[in-house]
Amino acid sequence: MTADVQGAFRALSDPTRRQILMDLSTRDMTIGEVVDQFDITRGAVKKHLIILEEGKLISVHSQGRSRINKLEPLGLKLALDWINYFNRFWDDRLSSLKNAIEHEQKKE
Amino acid sequence: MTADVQGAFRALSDPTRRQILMDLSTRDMTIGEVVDQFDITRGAVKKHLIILEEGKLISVHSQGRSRINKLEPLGLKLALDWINYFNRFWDDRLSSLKNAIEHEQKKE
DNA sequence: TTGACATGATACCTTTTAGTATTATTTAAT
DNA sequence: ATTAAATAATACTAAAAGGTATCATGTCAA
Repeated sequence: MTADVQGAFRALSDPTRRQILMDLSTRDMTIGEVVDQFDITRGAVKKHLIILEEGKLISVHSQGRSRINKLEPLGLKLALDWINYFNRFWDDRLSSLKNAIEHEQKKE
Repeated sequence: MTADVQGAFRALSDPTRRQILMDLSTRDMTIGEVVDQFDITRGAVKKHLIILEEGKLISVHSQGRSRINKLEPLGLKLALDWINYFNRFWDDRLSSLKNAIEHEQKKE
């Protein structure tokens, strides 16, 4: 359970991969459609998608001759759980992470 | 604002750095004290601390001849904000990230 | 002011990573 | 059956990352 957190954080550490997740948040996409969003080769995108899949951030489903990449919540949940661990320490202090987040959300 | 998110995720991608954050959550520590928790050299630890500082995950304060490393919430907040962006897309679906987190918290 | 303690900085090595280029495989359509 | 479309897989390169070893700097105490 806590072992996979490395895969999630590793996948999240690259800006191209984070952008791919953003793109997939609007709609599911084939590899070709993801490639169109970037100036890198299909091979590079494919590697990113593999790392995202290993991090449980996306799932891939074959559909005819194309493969559909779809956002998955599990990887983000693992990362979120890890970060939220720190709330228990900050709840006692002035600079609470939870408070900071709530304050930020009010600004939207 | 959203530019620093890379520094935060980059810092979080290494397991040694995540463990350093865990250690610092219990108490502030000098570099020497952090080094004692690992089997790597002082130089390697120092590099990790620099990356953590660049990611706004810790702050460092001189105190005599030692330097105190202290957990900072800003970097984690940036990462958390980035992840929470996806809630707006999952709120409409069956597998809500927020619901998954709440369910996980009940299990504790 | 000399020595010990704590840290900073730099050069170097090895592995991993992000990327390209190229070749192979699978599938839809004519 | 053949061809084109979509993707998979492999070999290769350059840069970044994690680590060590070594030397330099600053500070407290005798």
